[in-house]
Amino acid sequence: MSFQLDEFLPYRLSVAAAQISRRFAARYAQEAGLTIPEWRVLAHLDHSGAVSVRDIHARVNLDKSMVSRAATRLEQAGLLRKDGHRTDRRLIVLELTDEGRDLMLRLGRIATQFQDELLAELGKDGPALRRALAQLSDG
Amino acid sequence: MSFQLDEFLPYRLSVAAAQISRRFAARYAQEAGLTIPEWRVLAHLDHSGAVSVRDIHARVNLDKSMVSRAATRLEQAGLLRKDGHRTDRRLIVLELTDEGRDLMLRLGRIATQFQDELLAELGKDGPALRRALAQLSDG
DNA sequence: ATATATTCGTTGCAATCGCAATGAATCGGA
DNA sequence: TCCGATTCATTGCGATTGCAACGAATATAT
Repeated sequence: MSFQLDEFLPYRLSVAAAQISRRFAARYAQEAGLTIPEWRVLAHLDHSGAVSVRDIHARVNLDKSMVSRAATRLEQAGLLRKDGHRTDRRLIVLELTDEGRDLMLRLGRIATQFQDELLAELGKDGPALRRALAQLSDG
Repeated sequence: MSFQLDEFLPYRLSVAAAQISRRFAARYAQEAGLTIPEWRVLAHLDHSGAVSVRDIHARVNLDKSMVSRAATRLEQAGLLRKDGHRTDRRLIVLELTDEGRDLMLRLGRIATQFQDELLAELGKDGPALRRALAQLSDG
């Protein structure tokens, strides 16, 4: 009996994640042409307030080089500000501008709406999916 | 109330998929240093027998350029053979060599073992996860 | 106090990816 | 039958990625 890739959990997970990312990117492309790293940095900043590159790197599953580059692009787009830390001059503090917060308000609505649709599609399996993903991410 | 990335399904899905892929890659790295596309091509061939690049491309969620390049590398490693199709000379038929089948036997055991461990971690949420991933992939 | 180690953000670089273009082969319609 | 459209695999190329190296700043140990 040969191995069946279609039934293999890591494969199914990877395909589903790519598919959903594509669907979601299509949604917010209308509001803003963000890459996935840019979206993550923006979204995290909206929730966390002013934090360093390292902070985002640790929390958002992005290499620090990606955070750095995404932040540079977002800064050029006027969506966030970079400031030096008061006491530790190694740190760079990132914070959304008004424009950035504004954009996240719109994107947050789109994201929530999208998630609601997904959960509706999933029906009763939604909560189990949530638990399973949490379990797998820590594992 | 600001948007919470941690609770956002597409994000959780993406993080979980990356994490699981890493864990699994660490397992089979001991047996063979394969990339993910190489692993997918090999695994699919093991199950499907001799098929064309296009076939794999359609079934395995890989761009055909990646299938082509992965196949070239696997051929150089002696794990598969490329042959012309009997009647349609546009097609290239890929087929595992004995060595390739041998490797997949070992990798298949590792993969099954890994999946069993994951399902044990997931407990009763396993079946729901399976259904949810199927739903999301088609969506 | 001073040298060594560590942390932080950025940058360089090679590898990878996705998309489009290419060229060969086949198909389909007039 | 013959020519344009389509299908197939490969290749080129720009963009993205992950890793390692770097320079600056801070922490730590003696």
